[in-house]
Amino acid sequence: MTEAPRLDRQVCFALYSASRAATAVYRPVLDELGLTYPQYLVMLVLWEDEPRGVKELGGELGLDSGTLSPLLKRLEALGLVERRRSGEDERRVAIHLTTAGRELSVPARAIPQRLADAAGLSHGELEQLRATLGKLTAALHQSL
Amino acid sequence: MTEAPRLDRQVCFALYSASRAATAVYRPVLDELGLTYPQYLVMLVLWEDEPRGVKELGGELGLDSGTLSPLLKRLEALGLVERRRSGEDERRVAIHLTTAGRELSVPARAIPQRLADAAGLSHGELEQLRATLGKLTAALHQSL
DNA sequence: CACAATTAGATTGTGCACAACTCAACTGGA
DNA sequence: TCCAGTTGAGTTGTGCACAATCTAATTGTG
Repeated sequence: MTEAPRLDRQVCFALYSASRAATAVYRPVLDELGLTYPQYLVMLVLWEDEPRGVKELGGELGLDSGTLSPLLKRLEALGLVERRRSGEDERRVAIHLTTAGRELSVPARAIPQRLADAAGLSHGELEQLRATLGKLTAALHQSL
Repeated sequence: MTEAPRLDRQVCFALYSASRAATAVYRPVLDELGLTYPQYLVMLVLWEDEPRGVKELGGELGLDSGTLSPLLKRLEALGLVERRRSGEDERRVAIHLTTAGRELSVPARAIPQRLADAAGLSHGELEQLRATLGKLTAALHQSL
């Protein structure tokens, strides 16, 4: 007879725990920038290229407008982004960085190293982990 | 000059994405049991050993009473657990499985295989991943 | 014993996730 | 051209996470 599944054997729980632990490490660092972790992710996308539509941001992050709309309003209230209705397509809202939003990328550059320092894994192990997680995420999305 | 960090280089984003993808795969399966993913985790702990106090559950899962108290109320409303004030220590609330809660472990046994099937990784790769994630989580908690 | 400190759990408030829905703007045939 | 269908964004409702605070029960120490 099969046993009830055990928590400590579950890859999914390992993922869930590691993800929460990582955001917990980032939290005090991001607090200094006044950002939450998902807000930081949105800013990362915008620092790469802007303006971006809500849909486009959602594509990069795997989030829908139900999550992004209120989040972007909060970023706008912080003075980091501006939301402008597109002229060509009145449905689209283009998210632009403000000067303050652009400048925030400077202190943000030090952040990734903080996780690396706290991780207790070698650079190679981190690369390996990132690759495996990428494969896993792609396969999981495939199966949906 | 340092570049702004790129989203696709971030281990933390890989973790965040993989974790959400994993719960997305579980969601339709758990829907059949009437459970959310965190509720399933709590049931996993209780199937191993019960009754357990709220603090004890929180220790296993890394969650506090602010998360668990309402979650356990919902499990109680579903008829899967009972919350009983301990006689010896009136502060403690012991979480007991009901018969229905115990019986739910039977259909739940098939669940972990679903993730394994969807993962597109070999058994060995999954084991390796789980081990690395365990190391990572421990190190991250250490650094707090 | 008295009482300050600690502990278990619950509550409140904020911010994600995500499903389900609404609405306005656009698109593509018949 | 008309209008059914699609699309982009926003809203509503539920359920986590997590910080901060609260209360009541227990414990340790003088």
